[in-house]
Amino acid sequence: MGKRVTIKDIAEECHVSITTVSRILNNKKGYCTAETEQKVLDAVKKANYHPNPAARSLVTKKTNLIGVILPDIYNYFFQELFQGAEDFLREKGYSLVLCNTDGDAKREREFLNSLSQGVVDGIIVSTSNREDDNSTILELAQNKFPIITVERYGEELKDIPRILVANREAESMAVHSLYERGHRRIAFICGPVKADNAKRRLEGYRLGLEEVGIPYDEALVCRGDYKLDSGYRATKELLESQEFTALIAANDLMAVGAVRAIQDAGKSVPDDISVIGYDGTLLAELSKPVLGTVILHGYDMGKLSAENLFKIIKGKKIADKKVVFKPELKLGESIRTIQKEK
Amino acid sequence: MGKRVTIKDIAEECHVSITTVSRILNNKKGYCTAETEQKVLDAVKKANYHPNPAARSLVTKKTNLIGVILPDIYNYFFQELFQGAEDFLREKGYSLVLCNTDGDAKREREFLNSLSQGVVDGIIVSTSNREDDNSTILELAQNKFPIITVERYGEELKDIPRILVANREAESMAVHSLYERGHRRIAFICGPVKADNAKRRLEGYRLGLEEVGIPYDEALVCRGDYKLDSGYRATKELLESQEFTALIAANDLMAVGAVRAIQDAGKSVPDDISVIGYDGTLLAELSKPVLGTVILHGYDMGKLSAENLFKIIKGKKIADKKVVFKPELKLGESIRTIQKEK
DNA sequence: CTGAAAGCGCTTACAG
DNA sequence: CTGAAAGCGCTTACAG
Repeated sequence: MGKRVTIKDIAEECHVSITTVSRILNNKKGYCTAETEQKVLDAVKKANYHPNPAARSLVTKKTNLIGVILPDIYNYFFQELFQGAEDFLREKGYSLVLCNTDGDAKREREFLNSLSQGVVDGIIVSTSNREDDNSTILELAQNKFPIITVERYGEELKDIPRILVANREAESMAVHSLYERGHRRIAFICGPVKADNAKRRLEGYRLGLEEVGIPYDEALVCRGDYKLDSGYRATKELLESQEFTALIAANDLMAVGAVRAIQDAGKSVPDDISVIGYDGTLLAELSKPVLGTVILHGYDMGKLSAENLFKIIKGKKIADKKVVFKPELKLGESIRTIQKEK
Repeated sequence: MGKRVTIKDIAEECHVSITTVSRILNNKKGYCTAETEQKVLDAVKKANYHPNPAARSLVTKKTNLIGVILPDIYNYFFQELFQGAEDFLREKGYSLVLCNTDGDAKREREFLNSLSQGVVDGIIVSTSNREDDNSTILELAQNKFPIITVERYGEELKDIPRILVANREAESMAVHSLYERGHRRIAFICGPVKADNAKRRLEGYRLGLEEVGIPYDEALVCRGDYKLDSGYRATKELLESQEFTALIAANDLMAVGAVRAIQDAGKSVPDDISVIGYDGTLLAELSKPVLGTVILHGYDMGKLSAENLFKIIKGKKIADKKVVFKPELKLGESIRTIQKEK
């Protein structure tokens, strides 16, 4: 870059002190005449002057940067989350530092540590779907560093502002919905053991069964890993050994795999087997048949996490330390009514 | 946050000057005994001391932040681009500031202006698929601000480091491939008028036809907007008025729309009509039939743009100001051989 | 309404 | 091998 214009240059140009320029730039009202103000503003514009963020930051202890730590940028939910946060925070003058952990707890810890040491003013950190380690988050929060977690579990986080998804309710709702359409044999493909939300979705499935009075049958449950292939394989296995008219997968990707397996076995979705996914991704919408799924409202979650983080930074109280988003069941073309319940 | 530990605290703790601490932290060798070094390093670790980035930045004029300006975070190509850049730059100690323009030229200009004023050390800016305005980029580059463009066109950018995709070659390759499989009536769905790469892909289609000796027939070309629906509608129109055995869509999303339209018209892909997309997205891979597509190597492009940007920042020469990536045609299940060419 | 001066927490010539 | 001091470009009490 060429020689930078500094506040001193502007001050000299306008024959005022740098104090005055600084005040005008920071919208401190009532300190000077409108003339002076206009003169300075003109000079600033003419010189295309922008205050040096580092210098400003050194004094104010604010960077106007927010860190967003995610495990997977290829995942639609996290893209929505990011976008919701960005849309809110950009308005407030923040830029976002996006950090991709790839589900690696060590890398997550590094990001948390480095970002919190003066790089950003606050952090939004989401779940990893693998092994989470909440100790660093806890430490930061105890040091009053503004941080908010999204879809992250653990008793130790109870005092930390967080935003969650009602995973149990959602899957229970899916079971209810299938039950009402006459389904009694409902299979379930769950996510990886290590993922907290996978556990919760499975619990929701069991809860739903219990509520409608269907006994839980372990043989109808298969383990997956949130990837397409695992959904395919699990469904294939299920088809070989079990009878069922509906299947719930703990995410959309596995649901697509399930649909494939069903079709490859010469059966139809939804004529022979109804399928419901989870996440409400574009994938579900673009599937053929359009996949029934659970919509998570990632965008709104991102927006709210940004709003709450912003409040924390500004020293305001947030309404609820813990906000649980209720997902929405979206019926697609992949669900068939066998028989209306009377 | 609690009271921050500063370099002064460490210096006092170790009974050395802050100069010495600074030098050790910055790996300036040969300035002190191994003992002193160890003593300081221990204190740093014990206090969990991290130098204040703003203070450091104020002196060094470096922020260790890189801006990445993209039009659409939901687009797989840009996700790959980002990831490639992040993987390289994280290694070098940088964090990435991700800015989403949503294709808005005004917002892009704002990001370019604000980021370049001391927020980041360099910028990777990609195409918008809508209206691009290269003037700000040009200005920054002229002021020696490290910037690199990806898949962005315009004669005025000729002296600016950039990374491109051989769009023409790719589509011409697609035509060749279909031709070799016996196809003679090949339809094309192009992208939006304003997108430079859409124009190039169309040119590639025409070029390919010319090369294999098929006359260009305007009636076989329909305008889309890179969205699924436009692919669906365009294909529906084509099916109603034209005879063709193959169709190329300028991106995967429109290709999926095309497949839908073909199937909804009671025809089969690839038995009746072969389809080739563009972008090599997961969508193509997850489609049924698996979509033949053009793989863009977004990850490698992101990595190289990061590498080159890094070199520019370090004042090194980059090998080529302009690098053109050759896409790869990936045959899926959506392409049928009508008749082998002799 | 305005400004001189201190200070934010570092790095880096410069001197020894 | 080590340190005192200047200076990076701002903001903000403090004084007028």
